[in-house]
Amino acid sequence: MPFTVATWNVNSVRKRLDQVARLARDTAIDVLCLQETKVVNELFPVDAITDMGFPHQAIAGMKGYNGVAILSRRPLSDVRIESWLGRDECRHIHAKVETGTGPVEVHSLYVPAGGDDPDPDANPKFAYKLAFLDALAPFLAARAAGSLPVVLTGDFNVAPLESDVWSHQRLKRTITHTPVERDKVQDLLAGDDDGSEGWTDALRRYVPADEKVFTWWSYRAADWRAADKGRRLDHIWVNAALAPALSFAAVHDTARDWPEPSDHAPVRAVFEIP
DNA sequence: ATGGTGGTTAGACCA
Repeated sequence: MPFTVATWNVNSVRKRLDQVARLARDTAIDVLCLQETKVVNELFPVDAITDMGFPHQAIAGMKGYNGVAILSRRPLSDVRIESWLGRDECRHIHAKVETGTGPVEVHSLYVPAGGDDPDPDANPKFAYKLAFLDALAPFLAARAAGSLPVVLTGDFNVAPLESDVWSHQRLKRTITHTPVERDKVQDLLAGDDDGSEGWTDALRRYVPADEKVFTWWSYRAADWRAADKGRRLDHIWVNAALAPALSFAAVHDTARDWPEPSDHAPVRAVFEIP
């Protein structure tokens, strides 16, 4: 049986309930990781999402901003919420999912956006984003090298490759595509610098590195598809223990055309667990 | 250099 994991920054789960249901109907998804749920746990739409086929839900929400969740058709165990740099901002939750032949650890991560000014000395939000990525590094390096299969998903708010943005030249001084954050994310992807194995960038296994592919298009563009000024901010990374099982990955960009869309499209990865 | 849109929530703040 294939095992399918998707990630989606929904920009308010309550505003996007119909779209989440539509995604669940249109595609086979076992585990759906959400970011920017923007709701406290007490008001999370547990029943509506149960009715969509995801009775198992791990949630970490706060009022107004941020918020992550893992929705699953199968039981979740060992749910943990991670707080980085001492801030309880509901940006990282992970849990184990039983696949039938063993557990897979699934992560839903929401990296700080970083504001507008790409000078970390002048812009504390960007300094925070860079420190957040640094804080993640040892945690992710341990997961990358571990024997437990891990799939790391989320809105990383970084487009690491030149082909991850509509114009590398125009965006290289724009936060999400500055050299310093691209380098940090590519270092995380590569794993520890002791020669151990890193992560597999699932989508880039199926889309060549010189081909543009995006997961986010600003609300501010009148005709998002015609302009196609997008960026690849949402990622699915797979550790070495799980990488052999990866069989497919794609951006579900039709979701960006649905009524009242999120500005992000879902990314989906399929595994053939032996 | 500026402004364009959307969500939360009641004036900004965040993206």
